Amino acid sequence: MVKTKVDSEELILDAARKVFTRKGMTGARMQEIADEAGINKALLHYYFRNKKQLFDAIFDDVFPRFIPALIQILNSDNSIEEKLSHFVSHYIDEFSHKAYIPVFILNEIHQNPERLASMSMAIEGMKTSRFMVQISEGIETGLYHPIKPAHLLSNLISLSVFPLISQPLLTRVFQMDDKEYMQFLEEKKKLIPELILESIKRN
Amino acid sequence: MVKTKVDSEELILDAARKVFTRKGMTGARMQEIADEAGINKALLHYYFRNKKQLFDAIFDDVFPRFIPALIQILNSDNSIEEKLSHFVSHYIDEFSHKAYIPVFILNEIHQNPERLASMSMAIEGMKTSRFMVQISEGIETGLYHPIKPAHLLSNLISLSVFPLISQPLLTRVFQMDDKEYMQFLEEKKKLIPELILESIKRN
DNA sequence: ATTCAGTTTAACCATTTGGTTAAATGTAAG
DNA sequence: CTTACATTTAACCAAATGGTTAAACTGAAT
Repeated sequence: MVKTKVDSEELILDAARKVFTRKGMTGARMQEIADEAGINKALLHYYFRNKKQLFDAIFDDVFPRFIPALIQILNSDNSIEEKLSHFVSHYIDEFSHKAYIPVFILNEIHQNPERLASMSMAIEGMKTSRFMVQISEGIETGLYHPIKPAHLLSNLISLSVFPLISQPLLTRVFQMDDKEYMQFLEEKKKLIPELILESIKRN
Repeated sequence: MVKTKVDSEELILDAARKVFTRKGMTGARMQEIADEAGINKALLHYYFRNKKQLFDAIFDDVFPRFIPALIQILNSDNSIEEKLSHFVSHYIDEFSHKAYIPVFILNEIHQNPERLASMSMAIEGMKTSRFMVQISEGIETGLYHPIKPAHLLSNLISLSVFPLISQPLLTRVFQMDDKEYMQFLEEKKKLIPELILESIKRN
């Protein structure tokens, strides 16, 4: 085996993910990434020719990294109610201490919309998930009001993501400490599925 | 009068707002701001000693710029239903072609949470608005379920902002063209108030 | 023992970028 | 006319930054 090639590349990617997702493409420094990885700039450029190439490697990986788990939830054998609950809980747990990740994604997409290419495939699975089929069935059988998939999914994700990315604002305005904010998120795990269900259920 | 001092300063601020809100603090270039303002770098530094000072001037102004209109809606004499409708419509109209503004705010706050100081005062007015009083009254009279203000406001803003800042994603995933996306937003103007009302109304 | 990729060191380079300076010009007001 | 600030021009500076290079070293594989 060739020494530890894989390890170093992985080390660099981990460091780059950390720095890029926190500081963004323009705010990140190659030296900082090298330091974070515990190596030197020469080796960094030995593995990744330039900043853009390294950034692309990171960006194209950030999104696909957490989407499969969500799709799996939507494709399970559970009921709609359980899926909603699992989805929101998983989402909140995943990002409650990493809200900079969704912010990073949103920001970089707005800076450079072409980057979307690497993401849309990962999302495709949500549109075509068993969950969406169950919803369609519920609509056909008259259990639910008709609702466009785009509205349902955007509502679900809006309500899940925004409380996370607006944490600094929320905690300040409503004077929550860390514990109260975590409590707030726990309440969201119940309230969001209820809200979504109420919005589609026929009375 | 001293020539056009006010005009130039205003020119610079307008240009800086444009560049900063699109590229962010780290992505913006002083030269680009000067170009955008139609002046030269020397004059730019003549008015604003350095980049940080100029950025602060912009950032501290971006948020307070659109909050008062929203607070006015929440403090009007209208019914809760009308306020919800006006609020969402105004929000969507304001940012449907400027989604980079909320993205900018979210990103810069995450980069530097201390900046929140200039914003929290502007938001205070939402917490204490007549709208929130009306909600409290509705809860007391048994018309509405009890709901914490933090949840109600976060739901309202989540549902309004996220469809805007996730436009690139949404339009790609659901293959909407510009016209279809605008139609989608129009539907949101009805659906969001309905959703919020359903969530608090007692059956 | 040799080979060869991985790694370090350290100097170096070119460009970008924020910021400064000085001199000349414009322009409105006293 | 003179004063005083506004503005331009154009050169300049220093630091930061992305990226390169060459030489030496390491350590596993042949």
